[in-house]
Amino acid sequence: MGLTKSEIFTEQQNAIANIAKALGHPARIAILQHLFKMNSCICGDLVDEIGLAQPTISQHLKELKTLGIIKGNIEGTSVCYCIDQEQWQHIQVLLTEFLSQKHAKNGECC
Amino acid sequence: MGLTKSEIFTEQQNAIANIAKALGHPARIAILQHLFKMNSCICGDLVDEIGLAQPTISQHLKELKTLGIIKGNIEGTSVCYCIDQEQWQHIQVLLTEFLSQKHAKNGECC
DNA sequence: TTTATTTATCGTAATATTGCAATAAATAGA
DNA sequence: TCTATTTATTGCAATATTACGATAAATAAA
Repeated sequence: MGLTKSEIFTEQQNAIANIAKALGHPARIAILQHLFKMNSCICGDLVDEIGLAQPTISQHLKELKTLGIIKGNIEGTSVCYCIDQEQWQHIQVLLTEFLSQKHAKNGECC
Repeated sequence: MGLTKSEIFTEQQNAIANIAKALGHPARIAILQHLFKMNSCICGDLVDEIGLAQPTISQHLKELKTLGIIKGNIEGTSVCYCIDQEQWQHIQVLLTEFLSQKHAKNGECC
């Protein structure tokens, strides 16, 4: 198949999984890190920085944009990308909450 | 293609992406949540709890096990799964660090 | 208007993922 | 030993992802 059965999971589970999925490629990690480092940059910068072809970077940018993690502003012929702070905080809360969950019961693992 | 060019990224970028990828499916989120809730459980419990076929659950368990996030102990005919605390902490640190990164410079986005 | 620059989109090939039926493997219990 | 129980593996079909060349679209500059 290749089709995730999203309907049998909670919204929270799907939300966490979707965010994680978006972070599940090193190019997208590199893009986000570069955006944090530079505050903002254009697509061409990322092509030079990362070393993937321009259409490939564009595709990764689109994915991050669809998830709302980044936003792009048209500036002449180029597009200036940056982190969407509000959405990033939301993601941070959701994932950190998941990562910091504790065992409900005590006792050793089997 | 469909083949990620891991060699052009740093180990850290690949590590973060691999962990995120493993968390990038709601079934695996649900499995981890159930393990935190119950401390440990067998594969059959997860099949009942989640509602995917046994081979599918087994496959997701394998993925989590490969990443080291969970471990399984054979107990008779069944296998008892639980979170690998040490690895979980490692993951928590790596992802939390990434998520809490700040902009290097000040100033508004473009 | 013509040309250069920059990004997005389309099309395509290769590979990966998801899901499950069928079946194997391994052990417990009768 | 035979049977039941439980999990892993195999094989397969459907879909998704990754990557890039070619090209379109949009604007700036000459």
